[in-house]
Formats: sequence, C-alpha cells, structure tokens
Amino acid sequence: MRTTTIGVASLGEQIRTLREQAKLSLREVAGEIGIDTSLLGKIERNERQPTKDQIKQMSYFFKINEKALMKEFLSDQFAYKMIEEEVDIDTLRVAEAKVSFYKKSKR
Amino acid sequence: MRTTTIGVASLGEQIRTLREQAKLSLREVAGEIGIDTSLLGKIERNERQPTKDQIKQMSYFFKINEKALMKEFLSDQFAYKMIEEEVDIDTLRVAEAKVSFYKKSKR
DNA sequence: TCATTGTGGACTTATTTTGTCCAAATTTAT
DNA sequence: ATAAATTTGGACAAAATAAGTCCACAATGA
Repeated sequence: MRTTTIGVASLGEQIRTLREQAKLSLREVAGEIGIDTSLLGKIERNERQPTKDQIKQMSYFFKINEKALMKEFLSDQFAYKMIEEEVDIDTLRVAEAKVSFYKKSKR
Repeated sequence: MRTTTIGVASLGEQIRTLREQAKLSLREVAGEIGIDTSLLGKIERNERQPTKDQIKQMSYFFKINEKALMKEFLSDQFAYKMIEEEVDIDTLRVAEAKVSFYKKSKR
C-alpha cells in the first residue's frame, strides 16, 4: 500500500521533476523560457516564486495544463503562509465560504 | 431560519462593524491605533490590507482574539486571490495536504 | 449653516520580491 | 585525475507591489 505522501510536492519540486524526466539541464530549460539559469534553479528550490508569465511558459514548454500548475502555485503559497502565521487549518474552510460568498456578491 | 450568509464577511466589514457597535468615529479609532483616518477607512473598505501590527492593535482595542482576526485576514486574502486567478476550489484541498506535509517534513 | 465624519484620488515612501552576476562547489564525462 | 558542464549560494541592483499621507470634496446631522 502506498503512503499518503504520494502526490504532495512543492511547485519547485514538481518543476524539477519535469525537467529531470526530460533529461534537460537548467541552462537548456532556462534558455528556452527566457530566464537566467540561476533563477530557474532558485524556483526549483522554492527560493523564488515564478511569475504568472513564467508559469505559462513552463506549462507550454513541458506541455502540461496551465491551470494545474497555477493551482500548485497558489496552494503552495497558501500553505507556506499558514505555517508562517501559525493559523489553524480551519482558515481554509473560512476561505472557501468567502469565495462562494464573494462570487455571489459580484452578480 | 437564518440564511447561509450569516457569519461571512470580509475583514474590513468586520472591523467596521466592531467600530460602529462601539459607536466610534474613524478618527477616534484611528487615533487610538496610531494610523491615519483615511487609512482606517480604506482598510474597512478593503482597499488596504492591515499590517500584522495593525491587526494586533485592533484586536487589543476591540478586545477580540488576535488569532481569530488573523484568520479572517488570511482567509480573505486567499479568497480574493483564488477569484482573481480563477482557480477552482480544490486548490484549498491541495493547500491543506501541503500544510500537513510540510509540517511533517520540518521535524 | 456650521461642524464633524467619511470618501476618493493622486502622490510619496517603504517594503517586498524578482532578477542578475559571478564565484565556489558539485557532478559528470573523458 | 582532470577537464567540462552543471548546479548552488550570496550579494547586490532593479522592478513591482503595497502602505501610508495629504487634501479636497461629499455626505451627514446637530
């Protein structure tokens, strides 16, 4: 039986995995995406957050769904923030309620 | 029977409610907290995000739990971000999984 | 009508974050 | 073993984002 950790990886780790599976170097991918090698390295190590545009470029390059990558990006940000601010997990339930409420308010 | 909207309000709205229930003006509260009247007004209208310190000041002033206000603050931010980036609600489930995973990793 | 309160916008200042450069370390191949 | 390529780390510059201020105007109401 598999452990529960399968499928949980940070955005950076996921990008690194994609690159390694394609057997490409940082330089090759960074060049293609139009960013510095060092920057891509940092993104893979979660030392820098990619911009929206970089997420788009990467999803094109690796031929994966852009929204899926965006989801990884945001869930990562939320998780880091919650740990940093030491709020309990219920914060996410409140956020969920607010999303549907705010969406309704707009109409 | 109550509607489902009870209890869902933005951080700014909640702060405004607290102030109005105390029958205080923007100037009075802002002065006490040490910020500009205009800034407090903007915070109540969600045009500015309060800093961590301001959240602390307000929780002291209105005698409410600081963590609870912080929860409102973060859930608000998450909700706005999700709507802006148009990601689906499942993003929050992923975030939840990541929180427990990252916390375990740290030990 | 006068005084107080709240709003809106333009602008400045501060803070945060990205991105670059380069040198050192690590890995890989010959 | 050593040379070449790859990756990492840190210091710094540049850019982007966000807070905070000031002031004029609008609204409220005594």
